[in-house]
Amino acid sequence: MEQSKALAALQALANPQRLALIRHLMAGQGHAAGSLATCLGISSSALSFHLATLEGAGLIWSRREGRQLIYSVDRAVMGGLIGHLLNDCCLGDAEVKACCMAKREMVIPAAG
Amino acid sequence: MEQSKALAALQALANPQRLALIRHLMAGQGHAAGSLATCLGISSSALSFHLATLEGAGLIWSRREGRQLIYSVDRAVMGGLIGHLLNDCCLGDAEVKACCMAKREMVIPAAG
DNA sequence: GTGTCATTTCAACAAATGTTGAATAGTGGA
DNA sequence: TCCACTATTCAACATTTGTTGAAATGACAC
Repeated sequence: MEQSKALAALQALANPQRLALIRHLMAGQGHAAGSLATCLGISSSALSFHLATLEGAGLIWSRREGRQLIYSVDRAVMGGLIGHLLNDCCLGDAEVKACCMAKREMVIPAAG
Repeated sequence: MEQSKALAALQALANPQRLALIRHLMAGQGHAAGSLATCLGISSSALSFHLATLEGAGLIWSRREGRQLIYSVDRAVMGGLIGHLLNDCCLGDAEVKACCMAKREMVIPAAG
């Protein structure tokens, strides 16, 4: 991923509402704008602003279904951004990779 | 990584100067503030502002060596952020993972 | 102590970002 | 055509972010 695209994607993600939007959109295959506004509890115009920001950064896209606009995450772009952070910004650093792959669950070894 | 810490880290990274700083700092085991200002071509006070932002987000830390302050990346935090994006924001999505792990170099198979 | 180097802090300002509510546009049903 | 529904756009405003240059701090050498 290009440097300037990665920067735009980071700026788009660096906001609590937009991060919440991405998380909502990652679950499922698309959500109507209206349902997202309800989920996040923000005004429709604020939602529109945030969706436009994410769409401008290439992180999401939309299709019309009747009266509704259905938004979805572009998973390739999300992956590209994370890959850019890992490989270009962190130069593929082994310690960074190890920390990012680390399991969150503690595995308790069986006794005996 | 906590949601609020990840957000602070994203906000810190969402700036061209600071992204460049991280890239410089990932190479090597620490850089003096002065050398970073020279590399990026920004004023010392602007540099201080960006370093403080990155430090506040936990992405870097500093130690004093004589008159100089030596800054280093906290690789565990960088890894934690990337892990958060991958696992919490993208819910561990397989397609995102695949795109972020994808090799950038095209491997040309040997003929014959 | 005095001077110098490396860096941060501060106040002022400019620019970008985000919110609000009203107005507008596109879609479909009666 | 008229109305209701869904969503975006716009202007105004408040807030946050980033830059600048001057002043202050902290560490060292003399």
